[in-house]
Amino acid sequence: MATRKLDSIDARILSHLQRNAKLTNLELAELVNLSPSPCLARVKALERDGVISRYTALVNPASLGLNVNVFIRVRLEKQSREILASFEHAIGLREEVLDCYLMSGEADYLLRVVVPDVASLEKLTIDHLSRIPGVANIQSSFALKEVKIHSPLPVR
Amino acid sequence: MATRKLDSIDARILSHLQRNAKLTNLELAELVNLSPSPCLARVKALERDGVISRYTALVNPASLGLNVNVFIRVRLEKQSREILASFEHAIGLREEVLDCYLMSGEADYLLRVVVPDVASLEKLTIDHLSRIPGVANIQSSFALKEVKIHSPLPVR
DNA sequence: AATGAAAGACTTCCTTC
DNA sequence: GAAGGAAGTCTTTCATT
Repeated sequence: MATRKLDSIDARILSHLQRNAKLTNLELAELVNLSPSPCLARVKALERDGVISRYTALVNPASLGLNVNVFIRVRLEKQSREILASFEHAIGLREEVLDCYLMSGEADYLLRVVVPDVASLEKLTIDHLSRIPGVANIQSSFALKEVKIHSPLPVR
Repeated sequence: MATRKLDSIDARILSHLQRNAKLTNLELAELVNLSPSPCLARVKALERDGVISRYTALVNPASLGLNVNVFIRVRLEKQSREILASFEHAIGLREEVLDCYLMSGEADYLLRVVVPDVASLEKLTIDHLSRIPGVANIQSSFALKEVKIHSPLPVR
């Protein structure tokens, strides 16, 4: 990923679009003190260069009945390439797993999972996660409250 | 948060808009087999009812030089209302903290932090986090790899 | 690189079914 | 609720500076 040079106008564009991707190009141009066409050209360049990876609608999980937000730490028996690859593949298939990171330290994975209720979590853990080859240990922690969420990346 | 009744068309709308919020209303209408006006009316209703909370541009942290992604667990000495409130307020002021959850168990907080380098993480931990009143313990774990990230909520 | 103007496309509202 | 049509606005491109 080439680190593109971003000037202060690009930074302001990114800051605004993270907060509100529905800004029209006219509004955005005004916010960053540019006329519409150079503003659009910059946005397109940021998209083309992968600085902006995509645009998404943030959906409230509770409105879908997804009331349980859990972080799950998974430890593997060993970290062979095959075990890691098969674990990551299995995780890719599970829609409840919204985020998954390979972590330093005990070479764990950290998952963030959203499910309707605790029963669904149990089912996920017992029927699916624990059956993935090489999984040694699974620990769940519940998020009780979202203090801060989807905060925009600091763009300076 | 009133759990609005979502039919299968709403579900399809949400599914598409999570994947690509830049779909035009015309494209979206076609995808969900509706004509543009009822499609727009549904999207507006989903926004009004808070099912869609906002639209955001996802920005690649590496392109901003933000190469270190860390999860930080914070344990407090005690969980008095004042301590919790002041901690949450302090976290709200720190732009490097993208997400923060109050967790079950040892009544910890779990933070996700993005910074340019390890030095910045040390500075954040020592100069800021550890100085917040009531903070007893801070543990950092580095994300080595993003296996899955910003996956859309499963909408059924 | 930025500006300004023009063509085409999209959004949005209103009426009808 | 959904469809169709009309008006206004925005996007996008291009010639100009």
